[in-house]
This record gives sequence, C-alpha cells and structure tokens, in this order.
Amino acid sequence: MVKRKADKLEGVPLTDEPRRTSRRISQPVKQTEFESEAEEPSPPPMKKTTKAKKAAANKNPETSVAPAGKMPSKAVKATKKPEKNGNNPDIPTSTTGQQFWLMKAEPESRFEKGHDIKFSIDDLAAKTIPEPWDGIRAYVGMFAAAPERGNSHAKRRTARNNLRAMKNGDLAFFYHSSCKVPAIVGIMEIVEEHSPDPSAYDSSKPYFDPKSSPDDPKWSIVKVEFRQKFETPITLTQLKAFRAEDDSPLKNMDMLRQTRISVSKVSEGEWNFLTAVVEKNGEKIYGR
DNA sequence: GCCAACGTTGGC
DNA sequence: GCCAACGTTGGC
Repeated sequence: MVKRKADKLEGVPLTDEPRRTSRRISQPVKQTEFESEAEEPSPPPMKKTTKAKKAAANKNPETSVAPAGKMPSKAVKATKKPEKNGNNPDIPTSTTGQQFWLMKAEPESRFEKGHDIKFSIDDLAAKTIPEPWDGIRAYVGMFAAAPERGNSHAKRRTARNNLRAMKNGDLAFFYHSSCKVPAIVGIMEIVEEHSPDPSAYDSSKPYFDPKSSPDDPKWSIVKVEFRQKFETPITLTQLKAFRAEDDSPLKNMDMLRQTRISVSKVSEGEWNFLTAVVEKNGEKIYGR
C-alpha cells in the first residue's frame, strides 16, 4: 500500500513548534507505548484551498534540486544514534546515523471511498509546508493491527514500523507505484518524526480505522519535504536489471524483495549506488 | 484481468 | 502459538 493522499492535511498551520496550536476538542491524549515519544496528535485537518498556489509552485517540476532557501533543512543530521530498531537489523546504518528509505505513492488517479488518492512527486513539490505522509494502514502493519498477539510479530518489517524508525534528516526516495512506469522519481527528507495519524479517526475518510482513536492511536505519520525530482527516474525495470547483475548492491534491497511494503528501508550502499546512477545522468544529488 | 507474494484473520 | 484460508498489493 502506498501513501494515501485522500486526506488533505496540508492546511495544517506550519509552525516550528510542534503542532499544538488549535486542537478542536481538548481530548485527553493517552499515548500508547508505541507513541510514547510522539508529540500530540495533529490538529484536525483544515480544508485546503490552494490549488492555484500549487499550480504556480508546480510550474517548473523539472527543477532538479530544491530552491536554495529550502536546502538547509531544519533537521539535524549528524547527531543521531544508530537505529536499534529491529526493522532491518542486517542493514547497518551509516556512520552519521542518517538513514535512507523508500516511500511509495500512486501518481495516477485511483479512488478509495470516493477520494482520489493520487499523489505524485509533483504534488509533493508543490507543497509549501511539511507534508504528512498518512494513510499507512494494515496489510503492511500487522504490528499495529494486533499488538496483543505478542511480540512474535514485533520484528516484522512493516511500513508503519519503518515510519516510526525514521529520524529527522533521514532521506527517502519517492517511488511512483501502480502506474505506467513504476520508478524512483526523486528525494524527500523526513522533517518531522512520527506522530499519530489523525486520518484514521474520521469515518468519512478512506483510511478510517475504527480501532484507532485519539485516545489510542494505532497508526502513525511522519512529515516530509520535497528535495529533488530526478530528470531521469530510475525505473522498476532498471532496478530489477541492476539487481540481476553479479554482486549487485541491490541484491537484498527491501523493496525488491518485499514488493508489497509501502515504506521500506534503503541501505547506505543501496542509496549510494542508486544516487550514483542519477549522478551519471549529470544530475546533482540533494545532500551532496 | 491475472496471479504470485505475503499480510491478516481466526480456529484450534 | 501455529497455521490454513482469505484478502490485498502491485507488476505485468
């Protein structure tokens, strides 16, 4: 499953302090053990009216690297401790602690519960505030679906658990899935670590989950910002061809081994290999 | 539209 | 806690 964009949360006011501005109802927030590090739930979604703004910002989607003003992320890069999370213990994290990820979204229209979940790299590029990566749900989140079943499930690599392992400053490939040319199309940066996913609480939303509530959130979001769109995407076909080569750095790439996971880890070696492919096309890579 | 892979459920 | 059956994903 991929990022679900049916929820328009982008109207949420952007403040540097974690969202606690205008919660509609002062619900007591009981964090689950999984959410204990998370901040309070986001304020309720506010409807977005910035189609025009989006179009304007989108007029140059070929821009290969984010504007200079956006480049210095507020994220701190070098101070993270190594991830001890079990989501992929066989893949070492980099020496700086920075991690790499791959997140899928569907760039072509598809409707769920009457909402178009389409979300492309251009849609992300048009955002002016950090974008909540929401709608990560079951089928890739057994841990959340059945935490009471004990910890035999806890070590599974799930999209949600990967979301929760993300740190500010981590970079992620943006992957277009369920479309004509599935491909890695760009880079985004994690700018806000996980917090409860409010799109689970609203029964009119496609990602409503009756088991999740503000008192007991089951699902998480992170927030991301656009960093780069590749002029030449790396297609799934290429990924598979690379993997087939002898001693390929992509031999164990999560997203190729476990195609159904919507948020997967990318090792440092995989990241370096793939960004080098893009560099060979003459493109600069964000963060280099 | 097909179907392989694998997450999820529920019986035991 | 195991595991078979079911459901979904996602590429083709």
